[in-house]
Amino acid sequence: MTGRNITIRDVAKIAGVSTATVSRALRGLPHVDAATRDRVARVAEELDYVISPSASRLASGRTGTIAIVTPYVSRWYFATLLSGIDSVLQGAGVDLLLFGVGDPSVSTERIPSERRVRGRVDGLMVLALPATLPEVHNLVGMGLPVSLVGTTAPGVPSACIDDVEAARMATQHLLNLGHVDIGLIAGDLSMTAFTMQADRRGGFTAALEGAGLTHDPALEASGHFTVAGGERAMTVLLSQPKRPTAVFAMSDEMAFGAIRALQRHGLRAGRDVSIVGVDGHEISELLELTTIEQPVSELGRLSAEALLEQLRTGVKPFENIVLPTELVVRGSTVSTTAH
Amino acid sequence: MTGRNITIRDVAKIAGVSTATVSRALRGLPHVDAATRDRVARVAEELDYVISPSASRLASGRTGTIAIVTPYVSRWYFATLLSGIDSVLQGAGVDLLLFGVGDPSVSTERIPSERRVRGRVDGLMVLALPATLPEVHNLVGMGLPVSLVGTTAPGVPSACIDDVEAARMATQHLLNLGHVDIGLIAGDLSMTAFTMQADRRGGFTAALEGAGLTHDPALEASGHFTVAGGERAMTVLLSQPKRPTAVFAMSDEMAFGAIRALQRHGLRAGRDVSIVGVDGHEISELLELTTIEQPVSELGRLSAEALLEQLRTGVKPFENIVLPTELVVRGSTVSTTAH
DNA sequence: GGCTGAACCGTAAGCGTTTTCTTATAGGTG
DNA sequence: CACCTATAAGAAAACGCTTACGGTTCAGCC
Repeated sequence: MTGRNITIRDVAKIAGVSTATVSRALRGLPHVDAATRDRVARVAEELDYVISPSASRLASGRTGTIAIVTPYVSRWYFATLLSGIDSVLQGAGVDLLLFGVGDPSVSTERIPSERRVRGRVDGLMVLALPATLPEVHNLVGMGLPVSLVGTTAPGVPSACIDDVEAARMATQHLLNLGHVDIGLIAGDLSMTAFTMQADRRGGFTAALEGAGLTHDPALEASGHFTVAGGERAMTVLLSQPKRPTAVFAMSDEMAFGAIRALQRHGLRAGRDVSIVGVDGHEISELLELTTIEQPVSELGRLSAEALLEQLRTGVKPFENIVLPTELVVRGSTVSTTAH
Repeated sequence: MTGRNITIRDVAKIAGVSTATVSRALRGLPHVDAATRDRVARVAEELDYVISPSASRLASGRTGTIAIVTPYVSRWYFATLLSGIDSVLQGAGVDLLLFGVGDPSVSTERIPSERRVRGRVDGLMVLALPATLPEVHNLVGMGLPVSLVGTTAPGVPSACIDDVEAARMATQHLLNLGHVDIGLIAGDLSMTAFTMQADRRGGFTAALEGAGLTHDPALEASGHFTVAGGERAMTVLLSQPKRPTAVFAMSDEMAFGAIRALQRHGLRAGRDVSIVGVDGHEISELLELTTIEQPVSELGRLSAEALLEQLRTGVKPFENIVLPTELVVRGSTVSTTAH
C-alpha cells in the first residue's frame, strides 16, 4: 500500500520516544514506564506495526525458530509426534522449521548439514534418527540446544520408551499364551538405521531366551515399518517350512500388513496365527490388534518442552526421560490351547 | 570456537576482493569472472563460511521460506499432503514453516494473523481451510504469493479434486448395487468449516435425486472426520427405525469407524451394510473398503510447485487444477440382490 | 543540602548482508 | 586512434532492529 514499510522509527517518532524505548516497550522488557508502554503499544497498534523478524534476528542473534529433523512426515508415529511438538511450540510462539529427510538407510543426503542449519534456528529436535549416523552426530554436536525423541545421545535431553522392555512384554505375552514358534517382523535386515530396531530385537530374543528358547533366523523377515512391507514379510514367514504360530511385529503398521497377508492366505489373525504389534495406532483397535501402546504425542510434547527450557534458561531439564508403555490385549492374540 | 563469527568481510579480505563480489560469486550471479568465482568459493569453503540468513533476509527482503497453514498435521490426508509438499520445497532449497491451527469449527484463533506471517515468509500454502473464513481471507489477501490445496479462492492457484463428482460417484456406485436406503456420514452438522463437506454432500444428494430418491435427514450423522467419530455416527444410523442398507462416509477414516461399529453390532461391512469412503487411505485395502481414491501427495506437490513458480517468475501457472479421482471397488460394497 | 541509588530513557554502534551506482579494464569498430 | 560497449569489480548506502552505555530525574535519607 504505502511506499515504505513502517519501521520502529516511525513508531518512536509518533510516540515521542526513542527507538530503544519502543523496542523495550513492545517486547515487555523492564525499565519502561507503564504509561509510555501503553502509549507505544497504542501507536504500534494504530500503525499496524510489526517488528521486522529479519532485522530483529540480525540484531539479536536469535531466530525464534527451531528445526525438526525427521525421517518421515506422513507416517503415523512421526506425524503424531509432530502434532504434539507443534502444539507446544505454537503455545510458546516459536516457529517450527520442518526437515523431512527420508529413510536414512536409503540415503542420508537429505539430513541437513550444520551449514544448512547454522544461523537459521535457535535449537533443533531430532526424531528417531540415531546419533551414530555421522550426519546426525554433526547436527547434535554443533553447539545448539538439542532435544531428541525416540533416540538418545550422551548429554542430550531425550524422550523415549524402553524399546527392549516393550518388545520383551510383547513377546512374553505370546509365550504366556503357549506359543513357541514365534516369528519376528523387523524393520530392515541391516538394523543400522534406527537403534530402536536393535533394542526391540534385543527384547524379543531376551524374552525367548528367558523361556529357554532361541530365535530361529528363518522366522525373521523385514517389513520396513510399512503396511506393504509387513504384508510381504508375513508372506515370507508363511512360506517357511516351519510356520510360526505367533508373530511379533515391531510396529502396528507392519502388523496390519501381516494381518492382511493372513487374510490373503485364508487365515485369520488370532485364530490361526497370533499377532502383536507396537504403537497404539488408531486403527489397531479396529483390527483387534494386540499391541504395546506408547504415548507418542506425549513424547513429542515432553521433548519439545525440554528444548524450550534449554532455550530459555540454558539448563537441561533432564537427561533421558522414559515413558511407560502398556500391553493392550485384543483379539489378534490367543492361547495355543484355545481351540 | 573462535570468538567471532566469520563474515563475508573475512572471505572478501582473504580472497582479495570486495564483499560485493563475494556476495555475487557465492550466489551464482553474473558479472563475476570464473577465476575469481572459484577463488571466492575456495576461500569460503576453507573458512567454512555460510551466508548469514538473518543478514541476507534483512538486506534482500526475501526469506527463502514459505508457510504451511493446515488444520491438522497428524491426520492421514494432511500428513500425506505435507509429505508431498516437503519433498518439493526441499528440492528447491526453500524452508518450510509449519502452522498447525486445529479444527476451524472449534476455534480459529490459532490461524496465524497477517501480522504473525508478515516478513517471516515469501509465500504461503493453505490446506483445506476455506477462504470464507475471515482469518483465511486476510491471509490470502495480504499480497504474498499463495497457493491452496483442497480449497479454492478467486485468483489464487489451487489444486483439488472434484468433491461433488467424487461423492456422486460413490453414491452412484451404491445405487447401481440396488441400494435405496443410503445413509450419509458427514463431518459435522454445521458444515461451515470446510467447503469440501458441502460439496460432497451436494454430490451425494444429487446422485440420490438423479435416481428419483430424496435424502432422508434421519439417515445422516456426523463423524467429524475421525475414526471414533465415524464409529459413533454409524451407531446412530444403526439405531434408526429405518436402517440404511448402505452408507457413504465422507472419508475413509470415518468409514473405518463405521466398519468398527458394524462389528460391534455383530454385523459385517459388505454382507450386512455396504460402506464406501473417500481418500484411498493405506489401510482401506486392508479393510476391504470400497473407496474413491484421490491423489493426495500429488495434490500437495502440484500446489507447492505452483507456489514456487509464482515466487520465481511472479506468474501463476494455473488458476485451479482438478485432479481425477477413481472408484476402487472392494468387499465393503455388495449388491442388494447378492444374498 | 548533598549524596546515593533506582528507574527511566536516549544515543549510537553494531548485526552481516544486498544492491545501486561508479569506475576500471578490455575488446571490438569505424 | 578515438569511441563505444560489455564485463568485472569496488565503494558505500541501505535494511530495521537490539543493546551497551551513559545521562537525567527524582525519591529517600543522613
